[in-house]
Amino acid sequence: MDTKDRVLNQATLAFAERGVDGTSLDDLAQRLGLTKQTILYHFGSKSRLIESVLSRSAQDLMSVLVAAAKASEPGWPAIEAVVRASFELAIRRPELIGVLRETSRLGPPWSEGVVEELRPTLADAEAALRSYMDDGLLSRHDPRVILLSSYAVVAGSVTETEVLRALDLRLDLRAAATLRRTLLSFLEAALLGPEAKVASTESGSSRATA
Amino acid sequence: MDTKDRVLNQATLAFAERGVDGTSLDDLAQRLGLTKQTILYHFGSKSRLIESVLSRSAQDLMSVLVAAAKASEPGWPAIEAVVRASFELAIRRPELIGVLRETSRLGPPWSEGVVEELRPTLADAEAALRSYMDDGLLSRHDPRVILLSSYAVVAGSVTETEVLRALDLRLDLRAAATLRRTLLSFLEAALLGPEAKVASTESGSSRATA
DNA sequence: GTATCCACTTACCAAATGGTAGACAGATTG
DNA sequence: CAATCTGTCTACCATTTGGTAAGTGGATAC
Repeated sequence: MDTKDRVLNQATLAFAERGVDGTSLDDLAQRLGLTKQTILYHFGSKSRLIESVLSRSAQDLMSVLVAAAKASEPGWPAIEAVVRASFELAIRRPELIGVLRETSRLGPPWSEGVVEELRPTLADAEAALRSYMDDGLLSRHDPRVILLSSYAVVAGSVTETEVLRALDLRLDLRAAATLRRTLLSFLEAALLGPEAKVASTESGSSRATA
Repeated sequence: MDTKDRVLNQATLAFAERGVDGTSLDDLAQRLGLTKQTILYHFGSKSRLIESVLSRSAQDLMSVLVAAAKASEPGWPAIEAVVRASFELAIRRPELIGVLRETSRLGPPWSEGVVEELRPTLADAEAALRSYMDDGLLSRHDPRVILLSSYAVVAGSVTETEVLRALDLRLDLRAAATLRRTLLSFLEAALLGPEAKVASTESGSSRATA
């Protein structure tokens, strides 16, 4: 009952840290005080364990961001909330981002499920950004590129540890706050430029830009 | 003579694509039409092959960016040139960025050399940004955070393939151009804000954003 | 009481892994 | 020609890997 979850959690941490190929079932089992066969009993095979980890991680990741977005006003406040939640997550559960990075490296057969998990949420986010732009709350950019860039900054802060070290930085709370402030100031400068200045808090369909 | 380089190149591609742990010497050898023992003859062990790949990749990466920076006027033009060179590299030799990401995952014993390879160049870049800010060419931000964020966007464009797919994007020349334009517009908006407007100086091509 | 199921174990196994030892062909050198 | 050096190969080897088979002890069902 409990064991399956423990395996899942430990596997998530290990996959994020050392990668799927760098994590053997024996390693994992030893870390949990079990034998490899217990893991295979619960998951059937390493493949299915991997699938479970990827799927659950993607769900967790998306649910946090969706919650943050839904809890705030449309437009800039929502963006701010999502960015804030992202950095909080990057500090609190960096393995979720690590696993997503690992998914990229594994590529297609493995990433299928994760991609399908991310797609609707990202589509919603894209649509939301686009509507903010239509309403003149934000100035116009390709929303997908905004999303990708923002995610890249958050993910990079967690996963590009050697660049961080080469810069004599490490991702503690203070650095995260600086990064968050910088990312927000980038987004603010680019998205709340002169075009979007007249944005009222109205979320109707009024176009304020010329 | 030639073989050693061929191994190095192929290993760089393979390590970037499938990771160090996901690449066996037998795989690598087969791909090159050799036997594993030939690889071991040239590099002694897999560890030393990895070290060679990491070290050479870091050198290549840095040399391209340094060249771009040195070939342009200080201030904003240099930033623009480096960003342009980065995206060009991301398209032309994505494996260099992939390997750097892999270095992060491998962590300390392996990353030591790479970090020491990156550090001086990044320190120069940091100093340069800081001096531009001192001279009023750019508005003030933590230069290290600017560097990290910019690198993250470029690297993310290459390595976060599943997020790209979930967004129905792929990194072709057109997407790279859009990304580059967006990153530059972010940087421009944040760095060439009101504070830095007076930067006309000797560089001749400084732009005013209005 | 016995039959069944559940969570987990010990005992194996075939394949793949990084690595060693030694041979062989071709060029270079004396 | 003999000797050596270089680059490659074949033949092994010990360890690790994911996975199978066959239990074992305890709870639950009837």
